[in-house]
Amino acid sequence: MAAINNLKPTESELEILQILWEKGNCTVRDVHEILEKNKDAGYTTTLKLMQIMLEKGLVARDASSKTHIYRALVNQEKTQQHLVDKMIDNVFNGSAARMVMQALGNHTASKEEIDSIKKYLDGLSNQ
Amino acid sequence: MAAINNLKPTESELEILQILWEKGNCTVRDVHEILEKNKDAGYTTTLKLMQIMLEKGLVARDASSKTHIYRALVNQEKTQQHLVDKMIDNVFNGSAARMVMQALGNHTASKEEIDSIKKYLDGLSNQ
DNA sequence: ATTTGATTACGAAACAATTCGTAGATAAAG
DNA sequence: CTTTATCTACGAATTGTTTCGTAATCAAAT
Repeated sequence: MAAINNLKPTESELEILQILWEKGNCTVRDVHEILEKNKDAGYTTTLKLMQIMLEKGLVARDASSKTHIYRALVNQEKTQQHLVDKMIDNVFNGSAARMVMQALGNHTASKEEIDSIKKYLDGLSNQ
Repeated sequence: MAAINNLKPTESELEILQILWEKGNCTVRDVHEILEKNKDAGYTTTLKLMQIMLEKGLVARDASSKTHIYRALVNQEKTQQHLVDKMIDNVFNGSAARMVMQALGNHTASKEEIDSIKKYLDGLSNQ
């Protein structure tokens, strides 16, 4: 499976990756119980998704005991970067600034967040 | 077609919407010639996509002459906002700040862009 | 009038993503 | 040992997206 594809997980795959990125090692049941909070799907659906992700190389698993243990194989930051770049291109005509302003405009960001972004930008422009 | 769905166009639909947002009124051929620069697909593919977008209510058209003239029906900013919010949620665990930093980190933004964002942030925090 | 070229309409194939039912394996409990 | 619960494997149905071929329509050019 080509490495480039691994940076573009589907929506369902992303939900699972988020969990794996945060938790580290998980069984299918671990993942499924977290997923269930926000959506309803059967256990075997989650299982199947994770099996497909294994085929795609998005995750790896330890199958030495009966209950397999999964972990993310793709890098969180790289994946995020790729998706954000794609959105800038695809939705904002290549303008990162426009996306940022759109993101920060609508009460999505708290004062604290905005302050930390300012600090971050100061660091950037001093380079 | 429910209004909520109109905010989540597919990737191909977004490519077309971008063109319509920028150009205003377009024929299928107008759109197709611009699309062709970046991807190759047949003319009838573009036509079909735009017909489907019509059904979904993403675009409207003037069919009074033989060559129909299309325009976007969905609002650019609302659509962008929806997609960006979704990405913040889906990819960055709800943190707008994390997404912004990721977006601005990797040479995606020029100095000018960063400056204009700073000004924008100053405006925000003075409210 | 006829031909030529561009257009729309439409069906269907190809592909991908999601969902779930069922069967078989394994381990734990009785 | 048998039952019960949990797990994996797998096939298949469903749904959505993208692609394109073909036919019908229309207008302009010859």
